[in-house]
Amino acid sequence: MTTKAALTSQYILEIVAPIFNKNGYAATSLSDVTSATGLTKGAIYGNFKNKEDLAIASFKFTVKNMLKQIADHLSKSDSPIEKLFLITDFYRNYYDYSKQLGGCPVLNIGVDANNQNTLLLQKVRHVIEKIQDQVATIIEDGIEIGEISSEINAMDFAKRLDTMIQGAIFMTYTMDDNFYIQDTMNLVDNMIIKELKI
Amino acid sequence: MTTKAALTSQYILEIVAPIFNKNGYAATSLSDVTSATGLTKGAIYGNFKNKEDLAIASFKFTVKNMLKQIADHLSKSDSPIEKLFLITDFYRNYYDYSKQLGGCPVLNIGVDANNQNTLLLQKVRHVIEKIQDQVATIIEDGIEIGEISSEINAMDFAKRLDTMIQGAIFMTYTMDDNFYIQDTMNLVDNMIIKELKI
DNA sequence: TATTTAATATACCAATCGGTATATTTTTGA
DNA sequence: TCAAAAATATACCGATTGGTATATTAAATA
Repeated sequence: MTTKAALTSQYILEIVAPIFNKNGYAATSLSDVTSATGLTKGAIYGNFKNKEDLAIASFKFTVKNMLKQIADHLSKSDSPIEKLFLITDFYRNYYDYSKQLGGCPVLNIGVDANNQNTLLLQKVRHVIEKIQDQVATIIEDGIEIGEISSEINAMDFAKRLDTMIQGAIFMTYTMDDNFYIQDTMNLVDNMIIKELKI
Repeated sequence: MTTKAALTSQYILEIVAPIFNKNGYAATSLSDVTSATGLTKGAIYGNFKNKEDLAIASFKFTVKNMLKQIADHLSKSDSPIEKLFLITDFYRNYYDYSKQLGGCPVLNIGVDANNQNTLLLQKVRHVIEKIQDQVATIIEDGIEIGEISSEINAMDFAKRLDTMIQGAIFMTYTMDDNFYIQDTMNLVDNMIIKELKI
């Protein structure tokens, strides 16, 4: 199944995904794509239906990378409460890490696609829901084994965590200042200790 | 000084500012501008140097509107601690209010301009710094008159507040769900009560 | 190795891009 | 009211846009 085209598609995404992530859909032209890859339109359109198809594949490619990175990091502990601390731990290095992706795909494409591209926006929403579900599940697991207070609404806390992280990412990128992520992760850790930990 | 051109400039900004805010710089074309205003390129370029100049003026126009709205709201009380609650109160209605602006200018242009337009990014950063300075000043005033605990670092708290608000705005817009702003403003109110109020 | 098939390159399309020079209209002030 | 000035409309520019049809090359298969 490793045909030439499959390898080319993979190569194109590796090169192009960060560009779409950084520039957004409208600000990325096909000439950007061809000059960055060194390929011609024939190769691009042989592997992707059109620009939108390439942009969606690029978003999926970047998100897949990011979610794998998170999953790998969370596998370092089996304890739900420790997994929550591993989330904040992951985001403490997120600024450096995400730069190679062209920024945070959820933030960038979320803002870019709003009122612009319905399909892309749907993908972003799906990723956000998926992440929140995973966090909520960790919290529920923690409640089940008695590590986390049963007082807490798991999904509400997951959304709160996600909101704060996205705010911190936006501020850190816009101001080019890591303070926001570091300070916010400290704040989240405190919330976990005070509101969740038994 | 109310020349014809000044009125036209004002009219153009009223129409165009929400479009730039919603679509971003690259995704807004001059034909978008002319068709929305009903004017021709002659009128546009007679009043603005180029597309970038128009985009920057549009951002300033939107931010001016927003900052005036906040200032008006904060004038409802002279008490620093009450002013802080008025901030969260303002953002509880922000989703509906900001829709007429084409969304949150700080979030939209902040993400859009990053790695794209240095001048616009500078303007966004300046607005963020200005807002944070204002909040920090309110907190410092509160400390001075003994309404707010002197334990707190005013600027750190201001940045924290700003980060949470921007995260909430991003989530509410991307998910089209007001929960995020409402829940975050409740959380901020609790933080004000627990950490600031004497 | 020869032939078929898959993949990529080339050349081209109409439409649109931001921007400008000039013509025309509208406003202003004497 | 009429000329000067300001403001707007028109017509055009080269460059670039996303996309496609076809030619060429590379890879797979027999």
